[in-house]
Amino acid sequence: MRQSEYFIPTLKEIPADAQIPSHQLLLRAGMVRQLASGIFSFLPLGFKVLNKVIGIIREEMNRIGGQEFLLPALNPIEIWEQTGRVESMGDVMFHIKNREGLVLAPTHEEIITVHARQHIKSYRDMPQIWYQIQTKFRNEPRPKSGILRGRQFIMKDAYSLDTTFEGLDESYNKHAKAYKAIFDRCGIQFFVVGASSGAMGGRQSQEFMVESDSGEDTCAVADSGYAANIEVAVSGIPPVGRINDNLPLELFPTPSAKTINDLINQYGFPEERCAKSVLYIADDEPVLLFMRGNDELNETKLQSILGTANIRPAVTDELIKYSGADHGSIGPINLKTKVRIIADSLLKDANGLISGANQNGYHYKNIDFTRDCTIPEYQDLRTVQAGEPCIINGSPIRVVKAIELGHIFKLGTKYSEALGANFIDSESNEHPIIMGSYGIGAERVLACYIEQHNDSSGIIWEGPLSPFHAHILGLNESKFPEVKQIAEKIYLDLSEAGYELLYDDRNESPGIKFNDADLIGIPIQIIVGNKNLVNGKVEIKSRKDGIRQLVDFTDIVSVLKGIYA
RNA sequence: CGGGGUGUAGCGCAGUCCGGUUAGCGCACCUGCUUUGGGAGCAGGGGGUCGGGGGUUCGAAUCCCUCCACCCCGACCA
Repeated sequence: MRQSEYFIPTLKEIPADAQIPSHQLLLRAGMVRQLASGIFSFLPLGFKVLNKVIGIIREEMNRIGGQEFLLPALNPIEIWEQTGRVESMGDVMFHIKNREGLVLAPTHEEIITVHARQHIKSYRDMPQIWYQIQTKFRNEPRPKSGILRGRQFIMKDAYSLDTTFEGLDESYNKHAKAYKAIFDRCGIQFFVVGASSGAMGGRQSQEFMVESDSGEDTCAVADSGYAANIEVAVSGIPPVGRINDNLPLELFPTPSAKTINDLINQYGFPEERCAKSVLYIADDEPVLLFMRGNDELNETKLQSILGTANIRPAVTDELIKYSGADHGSIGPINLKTKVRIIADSLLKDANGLISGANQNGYHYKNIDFTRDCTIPEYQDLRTVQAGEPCIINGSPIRVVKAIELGHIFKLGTKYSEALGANFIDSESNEHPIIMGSYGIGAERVLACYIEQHNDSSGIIWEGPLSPFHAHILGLNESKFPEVKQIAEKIYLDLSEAGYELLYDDRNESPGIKFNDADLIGIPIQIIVGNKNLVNGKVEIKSRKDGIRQLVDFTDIVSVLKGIYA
């Protein structure tokens, strides 16, 4: 590719709107341009690299027996109504305004299931792995971080169809293996975490994460290998348990204690013995939750316990209505109305607790959960904190921010049941198809690579994502015809040898060429300048470490072969 | 949706508080000459609905009202 004819609009200055390195570099290297919030155009160089990402994904999907589809982005809304996801997706799904009944697909479980229903009739027809690489539309409330969170993006989404849960496990494990291969080949450092299935439904899921301050997810990881999304993470922190002095229940005035910290500071109670009460409203029903001290409620965990995403903290009126008191004085004893109560597992059967008396300005102390009140249900409600021991070997948990690159789900039969995608087993019994769903965000792979491979000069490509094998820089070609002549010859020879080349034949100063080359970041720069050419030499510069070597220009093909051997 | 910020040439910005020549600077762009191994120099030149609309005023980039867009934090999010 001759750079004089190739559209790579590099930028010297950092665009003001770009905050994170990948966004800044994608713009500066002339790879993408933003069209609107969360909507990006890929320019030739950016599209070239994106296609390399897609190519690797495609190869690894084919390797596990995946069959590539291309499903429509325009979907009839009826199908989405049958699975209830028009409602659960809410504003995230784009609805077509001037054609009633069409939506833009944010994912494709429904459409895949419809096709499975049409043609997968027998256990003999399975297993199947069906995938596509296609544009998804999601009306994100707040797009951010360049191409990391857009309203339109390319996703590799795959779906497995199996007859048994053992088969699903196998399909799922194949995808996990393929995903590792994909990200390894791309040269991305990643880790895998156990994750919440969220609105997708299903029984097990894992996320492929890249640790990054730009990430929107939070994960708990430990040296033991423990890794989980904070939404589901657990720690090995011991339960509060029982103390020996089981004193009688005692009501006492706490006129100025509104928070757990007030109780600790004013009365000297140990934090872990203060049972924090939180009232939530889930699908219009009150749920009273008890947590240890200042533990943070994990709403995702609560959602899966309650089986609904529709939860919110109660407002003051509701607190008074259900408990008899407002903030700071709610507790398990003498509740005004009967409400569902769930306590965190750490408080199981504990005593010596302090909690609100459901009467403003009063708390109880010496509460014994087994003596003074009925706690019908203990669940893991808390959010894991950094420094807590992990459940594998007690090594301390670190809490890190991460970018979600991929997500694999064991869906089960949620979609096949809703849409009636059934098959007949060997004994003529009908069952819903057992499904899995597996996604990778293509742009995120690209962005994460750049997040992990850059320096102050620009992007550093290595390996299969690099847009070109080598960048030939012809310095001052108009002044030194022999420079042009040799650069052209190198371009020709290497092209014939099968290398992908970018040849900077522009009439620009050497400084501009050097800086653009470092910014674009092609791994090998072949610098053809009069200075070395008078001795028959050209310079080979490695972008990654800046190491330069002089080689005879006649040897250039074998030198490249050595580098790419 | 709540909070904060920004909007002036392709990019980065000053000017706005305190209204007053023809709206400015750097980079980029065009022409010419010179230059040529880490973003060249000189000379000349082109490019603006100052985000849109409305208002106040003799006069608005500047003050007021309103709408919009974009960025950040939060909420939300497979």
